[in-house]
Amino acid sequence: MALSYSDIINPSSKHHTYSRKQKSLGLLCTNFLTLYNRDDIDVIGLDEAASKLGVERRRIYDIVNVLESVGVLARKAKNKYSWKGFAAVPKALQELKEEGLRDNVNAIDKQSNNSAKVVDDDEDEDDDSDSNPNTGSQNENYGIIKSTAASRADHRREKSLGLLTRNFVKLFVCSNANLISLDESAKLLLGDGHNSSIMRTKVRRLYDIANVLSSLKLIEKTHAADTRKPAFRWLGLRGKSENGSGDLESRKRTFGADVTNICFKRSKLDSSVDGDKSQSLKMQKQIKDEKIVTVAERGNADQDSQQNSGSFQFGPFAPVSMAKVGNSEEEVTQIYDWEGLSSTFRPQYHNQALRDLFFHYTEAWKSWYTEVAGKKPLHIS
DNA sequence: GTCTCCCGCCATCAT
DNA sequence: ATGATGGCGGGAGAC
Repeated sequence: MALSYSDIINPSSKHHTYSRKQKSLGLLCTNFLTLYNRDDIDVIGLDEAASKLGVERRRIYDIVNVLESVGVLARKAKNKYSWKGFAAVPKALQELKEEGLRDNVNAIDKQSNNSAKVVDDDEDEDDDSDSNPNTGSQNENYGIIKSTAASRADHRREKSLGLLTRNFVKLFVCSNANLISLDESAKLLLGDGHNSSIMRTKVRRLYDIANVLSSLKLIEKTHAADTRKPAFRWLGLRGKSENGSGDLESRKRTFGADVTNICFKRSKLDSSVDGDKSQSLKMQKQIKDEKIVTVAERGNADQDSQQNSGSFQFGPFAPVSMAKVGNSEEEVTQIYDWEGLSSTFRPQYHNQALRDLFFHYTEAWKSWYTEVAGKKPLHIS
């Protein structure tokens, strides 16, 4: 049910009715990136972005928080973000990885020094009288940020989309997990002692995050091979176009691929955007015309940090200043590097459940690797 | 039906 | 006080 290009060019022909695809966060993010992924961009004003993209501010906050978490943007002042671009992503991912692994080690140390009170900082967050009792068990010790909840501000921050994004990304970069189901990521990020309402809310947030990260080609949305459960596959710096055509998700609701955000509201009249439609259509055409070229570097921490190497690409929005490089052979070569990395960076879970889960992920990865790369699985465990 | 996730209310923070 | 930020969950479109 993907819209054709002619639909985009002439949206009025078919879209008199509301279509939520046209309003998706992923698409909005795509447009945002199209608008700002340029060398001459330095500072981005949120109001300006909102009006140019024809959306309300609130949506810009959603995007900006996720983009900031992966280094594409940095908050500069009220209403202002500086554009760091995709070149900053490898460093941001590397930092997340280091942070995650460091926290992992700290958690283990802490536990070994405190044998009588195992991971009792799980309760830290619960001592706020109005806190949510279900967030307390989250994060365990595999490197996900866990603040001390010293203040209400911290408490609020703990729930932020930005932090959730960082933690979500850490799930991938701190392990070699390549495919994580929605269920599992929700449980990992929120803890298992949840009630369904809290879980539902957080899953909504995961969708939000996933849509933006998909737009960045850092992940792709897919399904677990066995269960068909929704799942996220980490593309990371690899994020190459599969089959070279970029249509890997065409059969499903896609993220940031085909239409403009600027159109119909679900339940209220859209008052602001007529003047922006042509601009948005131009952006769409530009998106279509871009080549999607990315290079595999997944799992290679050293290469991750080499942001100036010029050897990576991000989805359809390669930094203007960067040469496009990449071929499948290079990808295969780099994929082999996983093996060494798996031993170097494998998280040391002291929690049996997490160990089991990690084992599950590595198995899933092996399975995927075997299928996609046509190779024998690496002996990761 | 369930799955997705847009939307905007409104609490909280910053100025 | 006012504007900026963003958590949150209702509810509707997509499947």
